[in-house]
Amino acid sequence: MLDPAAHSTEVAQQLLGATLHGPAGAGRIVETEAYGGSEDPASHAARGPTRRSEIMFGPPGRLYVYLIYGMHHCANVVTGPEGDGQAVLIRALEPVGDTTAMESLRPVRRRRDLTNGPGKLCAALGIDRTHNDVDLADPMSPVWVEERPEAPADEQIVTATRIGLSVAVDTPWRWYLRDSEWVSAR
DNA sequence: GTCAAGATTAGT
DNA sequence: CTAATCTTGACG
Repeated sequence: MLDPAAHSTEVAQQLLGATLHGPAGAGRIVETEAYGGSEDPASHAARGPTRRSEIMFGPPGRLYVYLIYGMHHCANVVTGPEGDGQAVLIRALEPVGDTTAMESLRPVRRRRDLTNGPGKLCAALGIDRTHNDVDLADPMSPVWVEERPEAPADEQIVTATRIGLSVAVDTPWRWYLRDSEWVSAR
């Protein structure tokens, strides 16, 4: 069962198979990355709370959204004990249900480009910084996480290094579902 | 105040 | 491989 108060490395794996709901649609989580607090140099929380990262230091189970490269939003689940600064980045989704709204919000050539990346999935689901700090456990929230009906088999879960970093490049804190067509990178 | 870098993406 | 685009956080 999903326990946001657990360490981000555990929650990252618990989130695989869960469904992320946003204003414009929903998708099954197929790829995640864990970020730690002060012990993780790649984390926004590495140097203590700042105006951007303060949400990471708040209660677990809330949404942390940030803008990267001036144009893409990334969605994270705050995890761990309050004050620690951990979070899990949602990197890829398999679309669930009607994708009409998602596709009109973010037109793509290939269908797989709709949600196979952290910036892409936010654009498709309509998630941005206005959703910062929402309670992900509440189905009434504009953005929330529906717990998975059952855990994926162990052999379906692949452990890998995180993407796009310039530090801590060897830390194997990325997880994805082996058979998913929607994973952002192998 | 100034400035380099960034948990990305689409296009050449 | 590179441009796009702008916020953040470090430094002074």
